This record gives sequence, C-alpha cells and structure tokens, in this order.
Amino acid sequence: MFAEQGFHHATISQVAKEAGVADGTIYLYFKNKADILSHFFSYKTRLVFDRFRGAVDEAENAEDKLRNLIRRHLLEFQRDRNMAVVFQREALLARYVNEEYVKEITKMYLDILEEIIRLGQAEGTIRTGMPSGLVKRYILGAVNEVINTWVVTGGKHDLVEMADPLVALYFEGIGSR
Amino acid sequence: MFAEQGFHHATISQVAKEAGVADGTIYLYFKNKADILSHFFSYKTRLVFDRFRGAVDEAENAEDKLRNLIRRHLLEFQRDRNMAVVFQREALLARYVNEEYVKEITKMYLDILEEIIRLGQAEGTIRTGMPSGLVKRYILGAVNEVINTWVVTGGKHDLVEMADPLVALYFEGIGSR
DNA sequence: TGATAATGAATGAACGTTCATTCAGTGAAT
DNA sequence: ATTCACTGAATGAACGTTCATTCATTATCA
Repeated sequence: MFAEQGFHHATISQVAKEAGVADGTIYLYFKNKADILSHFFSYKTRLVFDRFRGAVDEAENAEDKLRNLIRRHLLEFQRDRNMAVVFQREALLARYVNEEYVKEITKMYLDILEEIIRLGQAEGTIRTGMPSGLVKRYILGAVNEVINTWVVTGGKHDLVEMADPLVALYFEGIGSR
Repeated sequence: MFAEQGFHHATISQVAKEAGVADGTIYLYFKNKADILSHFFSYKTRLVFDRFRGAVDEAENAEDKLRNLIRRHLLEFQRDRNMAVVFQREALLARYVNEEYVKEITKMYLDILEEIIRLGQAEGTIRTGMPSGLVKRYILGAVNEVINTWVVTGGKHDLVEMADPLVALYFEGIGSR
C-alpha cells in the first residue's frame, strides 16, 4: 500500500484490509502507522544487506566485488518493486523513518564501497589520489539514478543488465584516451 | 516552510503567517496547497534552467561545457538551500507535483547532457559506443547524490568545489590504466 | 473457564478550504 | 471640500472531511 499510494496517502484501513485483519489489530503489533514503515524498512535492510555482503565476499578482486555488489543491488530491487519504491521515495527521503537510521544505512553501503576501493588500490586496479568520499557518492549516485528511472518508468526494462555497463563506466569513465 | 517541515507537514496557516497574510488570502492566488508547490517548482525550474543553458553555451568544448553545467548546478542549489531541499525531497519524488511535468524537467536535463556527449564524441574527447541512456544517468546520478549528501548533512561544506573532481571522475573513471 | 487475541464502530484532532464580512482606497456627486 | 457609493482585496472564524487511534465487546483457544 505504501508503495502504491505513498505512505501518507495510504490508510490504516487499506493496510488492514490488505493484511486480512481489522484496523485495531494493526495496533496490537505496531506502535503507530510510521512504525509499520520503520519495521518494514529495517527488516528489508537487514535481509538485503546480508545478501550484498555475501555477493561482495564471493569475489576475489575489486572489480568483481564491485560488479557483484551492483548486480545484487539491482537484482534485489528488481525482484521486489514495492520495496524499491518504498526505499527510493518514502524511506530514504521523507521523514517517516528515523533520520539517524537512514544515515546509518547509507554509511553501511558507503563502507562496503570504501573497502572495495581500498582493495582495488592495493591491487593496483583502482587509481589512488582521488577524493574518496566523492568516489563513493559517484558510485552510489549512478546506481540510485538507474533504479529511480526504473521505478518511474514503471519497472518495464531489465535492471540487472545495466550492472556490467555501469561498472565499465565507473572504471573507464567517458573520456577517450 | 515546505523545505523545513516537508510539504505535507507544513500547514497553510504556517505558510500564510510566513507570508504575512491571512489563511484565506492564499486562496486568492493559489488553487490549493499543491498549487503553491507547483508554482514554486515551475518558477524555479525556468529560472535555473536558463542559467544552466547559459553556462553550457559559454564554453566551447564538451569537457568545459560539462564542467560549467555541473558547476552551475551545484552553485544554484548551494545558493538556495530551501530550493534544493524542495527539489530533492518533495517535488521530484512525492506526488505533489504533476508527474508528467517532473519527467519533462528530467528530460530537459538529460537532453543537455546528450548534446554535450554528442559534441564530445564529434571532438574525439568522449568515447563512442557507450549506452547513451546509461551515460546520462551516470552523470546526473552522481550530481544528485552529491547534492543529497549536502542537503542531509545540513549544507555545511562547499558544494561547488566538488564540480571539478566530479568531472574528472566522469572522464577518467576510477580505473588505473 | 480463564486467558489471550481480534474486532470494528466510535472518537476526536488536524487541517484544507470556504465565504460572509470588513475596510482602505477611489472617484463621482453635491 | 465634503459626502457617499462602490470596489475588490484581505480576513479569519467556521465547516466538513479525513483518518489515526482507542477500547468495549466478541471470538478463539488451551
């Protein structure tokens, strides 16, 4: 319901009906409306991040780790479009989920990226001397934008197949040289 | 008020008080609450896009055009943080502004990027054979992410100085080669 | 039968919107 | 110069709707 209508526009009655329970029953399990979104958010986050971690750990070198991460990221969001919508439009932006928690999540993602970049620099496959904070946003930003486009266009095209060309862009850039 | 409290949480009474008029007066100038946001949005969009256009036209080659665009983009958002907040959190995502209009805006931006990329390819400074839709998202995504971070952290650090390293990343990528 | 869970109608606060009323400013008439 | 009628922008109290939340009642279960 939150994905379809937006958090605010969705009503408890709709949520209850969808869940096949009465309105009041919701309040036996959740403190209030925002609490539903919070729980959904942290539940999904935990689940998905474990898979991100796993995907990264499966690869040996930085480029493969990054490719696995991006593939996983796109795959998980493609698999569960409602989650994608809630993550991209409601949870990470609107103020319905505790802002500190959102910052933590973002940091977790950026920390994985940091780790990959460090490895790549040790390997010699990733340049040194770049502003590392910016590099991480540069990577996360592009993935987010690709997912956003997919969400806005109604999830028509395939998301996962964007992963390889995206990683190629990260590494090669757009310059001819 | 929309930037500070979010569109939904801000009330007409607050807006009216801030404007120094009575609640009812608002309705002599705007159809309804969403209409205020819509007008703000399209007003600012027009203003800012003219400046983007100007910045791009000032440069001769693709790299300079892109750098000018990104600099302008960051500068305009840094100058008017409330606008930045409304653009990044309310207007482009929430359903308070006509979705078609938002798509148009995004397309306008992507079209400018397309033009720059084409020029760069003609010049030989930008590679050919990349998926052009993805390249555009890749660029826009990183800028958005940088702005988002700036918004979330309360607008502490300088935004504009991110432009040059960002453009360098676009062109060079992170790979060492 | 006692305990626990579920129900859904009732409640009331919040807030966008309306509209009868006010009143400063303008110009015509005396 | 003074009065008077008119205008239309501004006002803000009142209205009506929406909806999250509560709780007395009912059902289920061990």
